[in-house]
Amino acid sequence: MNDSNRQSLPTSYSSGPPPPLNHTFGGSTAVDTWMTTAPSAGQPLPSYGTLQNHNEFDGLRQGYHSGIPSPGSNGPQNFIHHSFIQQPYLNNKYGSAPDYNQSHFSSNLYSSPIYANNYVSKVDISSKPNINNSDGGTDTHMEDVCGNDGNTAEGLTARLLDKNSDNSSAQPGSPSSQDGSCSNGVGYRPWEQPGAEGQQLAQDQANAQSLTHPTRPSSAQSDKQQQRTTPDTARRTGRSPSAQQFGESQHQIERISNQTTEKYQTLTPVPPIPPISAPGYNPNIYGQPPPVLYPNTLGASPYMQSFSGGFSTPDGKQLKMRIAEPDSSTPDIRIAAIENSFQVPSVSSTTSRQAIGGIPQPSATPPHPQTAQQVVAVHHAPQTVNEQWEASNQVSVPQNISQQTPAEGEKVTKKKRKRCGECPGCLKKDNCGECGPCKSIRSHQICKMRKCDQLKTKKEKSREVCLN
DNA sequence: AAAAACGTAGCA
DNA sequence: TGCTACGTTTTT
Ligand SMILES: [Zn+2]
Ligand SMILES: [Zn+2]
Repeated sequence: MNDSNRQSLPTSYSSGPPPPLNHTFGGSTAVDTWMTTAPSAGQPLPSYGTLQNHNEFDGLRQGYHSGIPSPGSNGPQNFIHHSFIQQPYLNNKYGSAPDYNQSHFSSNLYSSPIYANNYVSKVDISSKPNINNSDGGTDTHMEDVCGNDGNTAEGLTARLLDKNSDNSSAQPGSPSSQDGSCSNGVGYRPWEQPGAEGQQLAQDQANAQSLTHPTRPSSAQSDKQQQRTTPDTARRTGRSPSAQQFGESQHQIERISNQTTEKYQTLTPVPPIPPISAPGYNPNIYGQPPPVLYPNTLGASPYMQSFSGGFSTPDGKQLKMRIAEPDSSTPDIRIAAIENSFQVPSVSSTTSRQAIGGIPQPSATPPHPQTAQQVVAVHHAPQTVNEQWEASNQVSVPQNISQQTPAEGEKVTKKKRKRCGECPGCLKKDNCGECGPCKSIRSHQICKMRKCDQLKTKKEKSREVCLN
């Protein structure tokens, strides 16, 4: 499993930051990667953890599930963290889930409805009841927030966020956190933590250096090719996997002066320098001050940098987490920011919004599932969503093309099938958090557990079945 | 064969 | 414009 985790890391990482420290204390369950990562406080690098976390961000997703425990329990601390944590997974629900719903939120806040709710509910319980709700935000989210299982947010962003949060949770105190993340949760705030301060200082210094030092070990360079081609090797070279990592961590600490610092710097949120404005970055997430982007950051892997605003992928792409801007200072503000930060919910392609609990939006397409397999009873429409959808697709896409040689037609792109909305997978609201897609952002895939059964089959087959 | 990574369709 | 997640390709 470990391997898998490793892999999950973006290859890019390989060169750059070490893979997540899987070493894991216990075994890192899926979640763990990061969790584990965060070594206990004792660990040398809290920050390190952080860094990775950030890095991981790209690579890993966590959270979902959420486990976040009770809202009430949370202290103030929670607010931030939870939000993170939860968010990601919160989405799971399609109903409200990004896929299905979306609506207002997106436009309003970055925060996804879900997230927002969560946040709100948790964070601010007192102050804001549910912003979203009023709007129509999905209620469901609220539920999710921490407490339930349900919470998962789907969004990558969410996931990403979660991870962070999780990491935090991972800390010393509570390793177990996958689910529990919530509980302890509180987000991982390296900076806040005791060690953090020192780190920051270090960072500052480091930053300075980093600026000077342009390079990092060869991490950044990795292109897609490299990444893929050199998964382990690169990583190893860059850093060793779990075991090594563990050791490394210590070593790193020792090293710290140079590289380590660099790393931290990148990771750490606190920026000495005024950052480049990251468009979206939100400080809130960490609850920290602003992560500003450092212009350079030494070797900061692309990811790292982007981190503040978005995550840049190795390729250079950016994943953006949207974080709102932040002010960073006041709590209230933070909160708000937080909310914003998670945006989320975009609609998923598939979606059937209807559903699930969601919020029925008028405009939304009706769900009708009808999959051959399950057969749910209710069919409103004559066709299933998919069918309709397909129909439309087909129309748009000439079959010919698809069949024809691709040479030119490469575009052929097929259209995406939509989720049935009724199968077990579609009905699940939570992300398992353990599967590859949950862990890896790069997967661009929905949690396996949530994957629509129909979509699991190849189109051709599925069609045949349907036709038959 | 399964998983990971990638490109991008589809949607607000 | 950004997000989710499908479909494909590549890697393991
Ligand atoms: Zn999963
Ligand atoms: Zn389904």
